[in-house]
Amino acid sequence: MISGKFAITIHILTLLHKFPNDYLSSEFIAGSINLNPVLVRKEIANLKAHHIVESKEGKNGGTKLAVNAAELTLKQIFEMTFETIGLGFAKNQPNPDCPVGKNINQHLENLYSEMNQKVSLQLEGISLEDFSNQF
Amino acid sequence: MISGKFAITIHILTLLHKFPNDYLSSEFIAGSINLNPVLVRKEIANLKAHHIVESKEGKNGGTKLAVNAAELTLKQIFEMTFETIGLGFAKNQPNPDCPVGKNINQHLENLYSEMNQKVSLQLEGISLEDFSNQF
DNA sequence: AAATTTGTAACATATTTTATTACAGTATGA
DNA sequence: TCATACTGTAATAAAATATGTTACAAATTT
Repeated sequence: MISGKFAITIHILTLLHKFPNDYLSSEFIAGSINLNPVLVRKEIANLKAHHIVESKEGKNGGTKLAVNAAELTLKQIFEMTFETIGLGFAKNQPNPDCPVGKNINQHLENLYSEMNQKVSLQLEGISLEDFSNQF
Repeated sequence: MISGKFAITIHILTLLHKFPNDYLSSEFIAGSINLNPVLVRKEIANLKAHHIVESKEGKNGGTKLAVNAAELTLKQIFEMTFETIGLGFAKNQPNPDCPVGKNINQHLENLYSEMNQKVSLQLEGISLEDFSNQF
């Protein structure tokens, strides 16, 4: 659910990092992303579950970063958004009576797993602070 | 169109490599992938446009590999299936009046571009023959 | 000529993603 | 204490994308 999850999440976190002293409302954040506030709150719910942010309900409520941006890596964000690098699988179960069909998904998984390792290594080297400081 | 494009294409090519002397019908290939033959023909059309395979119409027609499997890399297949590694973008144009919204897509593109380089390097080192010989 | 296959278009269905509406619960502050 | 402005979440709707089906002309073989 939500395919631009990573992009949206990093956008949210960048905003929170830019306003470290404020509780930002989902409406404000949604205005920057140009996205429905409910979807912003859903992504924030995910961040909260990972203790990356904290929110305050009620008037003047909102959300605030709860971790050190220098210590939060893009890899962690990547993993929190349930993303996996890969080039996809065919939708249907391939034919188990065909030697190729029987094994293709396993071989693709192996390939994609290597890709993930490479990408993870890269993302591990970039912190939210690094990313945010580009702006 | 077709999201398992890469997986389907490499499945097709692996089959063609396994039967180098036959023209395989879209129906036969579809039976291994468990996919509609029309969709197989669509992917084959893409491969034909890149001169990777040749087909023969009419009775006993079908498709056959037209290149050396040792010289066709997964990177080429990746590119032919129009895939790009990345973690996606938010669907809507972000707010251009917000310093973060204004620039986030550019920064994401830069990040994804690096990811592509890393992944391409990996895929460049694997030929269709390598992949197929695992089976 | 009959049979079989590609190529392609048009349309239908399914799945996934995004958007909207609604409203209960919570904190703020006038 | 009451109006206001938020979060949290569910339910539903709409839009976008992916996959599947049907149909049939054109090509080739036997």
